Amino acid sequence: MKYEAIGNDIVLTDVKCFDLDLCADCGQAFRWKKTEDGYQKAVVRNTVGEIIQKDGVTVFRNTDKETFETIWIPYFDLERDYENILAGFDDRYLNEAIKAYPGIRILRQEPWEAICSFIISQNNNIPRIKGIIERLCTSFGEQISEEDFTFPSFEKIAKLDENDLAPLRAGFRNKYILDAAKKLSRGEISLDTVEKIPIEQAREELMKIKGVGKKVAECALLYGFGRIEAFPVDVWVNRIMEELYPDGLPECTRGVEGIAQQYLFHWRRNIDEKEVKNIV
DNA sequence: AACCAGGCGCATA
DNA sequence: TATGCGCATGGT
Repeated sequence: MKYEAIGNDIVLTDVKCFDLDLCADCGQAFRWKKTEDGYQKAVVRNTVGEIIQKDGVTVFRNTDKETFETIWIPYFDLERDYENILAGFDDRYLNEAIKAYPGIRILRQEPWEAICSFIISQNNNIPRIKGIIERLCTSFGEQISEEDFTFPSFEKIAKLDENDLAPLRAGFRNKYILDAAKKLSRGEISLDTVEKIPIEQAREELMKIKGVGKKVAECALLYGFGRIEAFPVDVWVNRIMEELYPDGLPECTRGVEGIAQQYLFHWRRNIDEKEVKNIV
């Protein structure tokens, strides 16, 4: 990885295995939007990201080295050697998925945002998840520019009630969002603790929240806490497991199951049923 | 017009 | 431990 400041931009080169559009839109983060001039735009933490990628060069608009290093390197997991990890996947289906959608990386989002987003994701579809989260942010986030809002803090959400959340149209998930915000706000669950403890205990901690079961906990750990060994099984991954891995994941994914999962998930979501039959 | 969506809580056995 | 049902909402 090389990067340099040019004017108000940071220009990133020489990163292997990094497809911005795929990262932004493969179902792990829900706030990225493509602007008319081709930039991917989202608020991450308190920072507006406007990023464009062409011919292996990635330009982060209107930022500086410090922001790049503190926000964007961790967010896009840029220090991790994905090329090496993927090369270790000695498996036919994984190789198909990687060939079809190269350049997916696991985004390290804010823990609370990941927990809340994947509570919203349950029994829901991605376009609707995005809509609910957008309304959540514009309603209760901090406005940091004309059109940009942060993801609202759990402290802020903890002060609300179900009526306040009704306009989000999140349905039965509203009470789960409130329970999560309140438990975090009261300190019944500590994000710092969850970050440090072994993954089995971290799962249990997160599942104290109503509306957080195995799958949501796993997503929070993978996308919010950088636990790349977490392995969320949703309906799509479940199909994959039944169709392709009846005896479980191949050994080569050990320790990086979450990365394998993301490739398989996106691949399976984007192939039609006939194609599946051909592969099996 | 049923069926489904990056599931979970709860009741029942 | 395992299964089955209801749940809010909106898209296909």
